[in-house]
Amino acid sequence: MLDIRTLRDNLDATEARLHTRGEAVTLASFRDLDGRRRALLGESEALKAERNSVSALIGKTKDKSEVQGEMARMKEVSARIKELDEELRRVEDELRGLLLTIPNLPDSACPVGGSEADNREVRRWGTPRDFPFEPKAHWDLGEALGILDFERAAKLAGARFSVGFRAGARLERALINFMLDLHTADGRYDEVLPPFLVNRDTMTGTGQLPKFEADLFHLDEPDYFLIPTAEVPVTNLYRDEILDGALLPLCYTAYTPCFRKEAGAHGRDTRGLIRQHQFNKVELVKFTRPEDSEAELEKLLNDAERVLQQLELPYRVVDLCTGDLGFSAARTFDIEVWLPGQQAYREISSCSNFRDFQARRANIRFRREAGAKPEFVHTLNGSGLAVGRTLVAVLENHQQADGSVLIPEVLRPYMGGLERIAS
RNA sequence: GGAGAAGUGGCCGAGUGGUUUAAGGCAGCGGUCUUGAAAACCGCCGUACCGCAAGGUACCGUGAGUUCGAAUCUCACCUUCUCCGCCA
Repeated sequence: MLDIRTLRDNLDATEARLHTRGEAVTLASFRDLDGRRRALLGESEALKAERNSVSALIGKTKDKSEVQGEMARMKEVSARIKELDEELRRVEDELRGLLLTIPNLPDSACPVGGSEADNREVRRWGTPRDFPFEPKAHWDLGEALGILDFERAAKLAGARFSVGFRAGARLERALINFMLDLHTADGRYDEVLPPFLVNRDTMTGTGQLPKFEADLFHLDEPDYFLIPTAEVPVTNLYRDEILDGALLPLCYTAYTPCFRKEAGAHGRDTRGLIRQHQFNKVELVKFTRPEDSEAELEKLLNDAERVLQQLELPYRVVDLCTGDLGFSAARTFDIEVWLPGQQAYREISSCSNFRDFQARRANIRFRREAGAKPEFVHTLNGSGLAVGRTLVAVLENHQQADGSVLIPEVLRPYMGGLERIAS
């Protein structure tokens, strides 16, 4: 959510900036709603002030027959207040509804552009292997090794699900544990295990609702949503709280499964593990002081990169342009891993600074020192990493001519010492 | 799922219709005193919104209702605790 005062004072500039996201954002009704709200509020509060003072007077008067006139008049005033407050409620609901659908302001450092093509490549790490044979896609490797089964997953649930068997199941678990251990080493991140189902307020706090309900799996009774990322429960951990500024930055890492309908993704990545309705992810989440969030984003990005480096997987880092930015993000760096099966770099992590956008929605504040006014924190998060896609990258990058897969050194302790997956 | 109890400020806790602008205490901040500290004493000590300001309004789990007036009365819901049932 954007700051209502900033919006009021810089409406045109804000609208122009939001247009660089490529979607039509109209703030025309804002000025009208904001004006009506303040007019109604002023009238209602003046009447309440009168009612309060007259009621106090009635209270002090022993003989109520002396104040029959006032009591009758206050009955009218109360009725009027009720009307005004009902109208005010309608206007405020509409105003809040509008504010909740306005995306975050892109950071001034973002490349301006309308699509993926305008993203700026920041750096590359590692060199894609030169295969002396035709590298296979992970679905072929996985099925041949008997460690991935998409057909039986379709029987159990449907398209965009998978079953891991033996070394496939264990590799997924190994990756999760390896990532969590890496991030929690030296106490850099604290591990959290949050609920995988959350309520509507939580989904609204991070920005998934109200606009993107169609992308979420939902339970009717009770009214719960399956989380699409650990960002949702972990960021909302401190919703409606005022944090001690001395504790910032707070850094968390969380493993969760993630559930996404992938609405609008028909026909894209239909084979394999790349785009699933359910996948595992280890997430990094930070709560920082406003002045620290830019530097903390760099560190978070480096922490995510370190996972790929240790797994010996080539990747590149991309600075997302204004048109490719997610709804809540002000700045995002994607990490794209090289997939020999596709001969392409594919997203494996997305690291974002949301500045105070989520903090304002979720009302997450901090106090610099005792007695200081509460300020909104900045929130950040990034995948560290998407586990399913990491498994894909390990299989495809470390495959051998005979169809076996060499397990990266750092994962072997997590695989019971196994060095190679072979059929 | 059934029965019962309870939700008040950072924390504890008083308050069953009108000087409650929420008593009192603890914690915190500032000061007096002191070489310094402690103790004692004095003062300050919630959040948000509206307003140029003075000031005003709202908030006692949430939402409705009764009343001139609600922390207080009524109804519904939520959460927590205790017991029973079920269960990994």
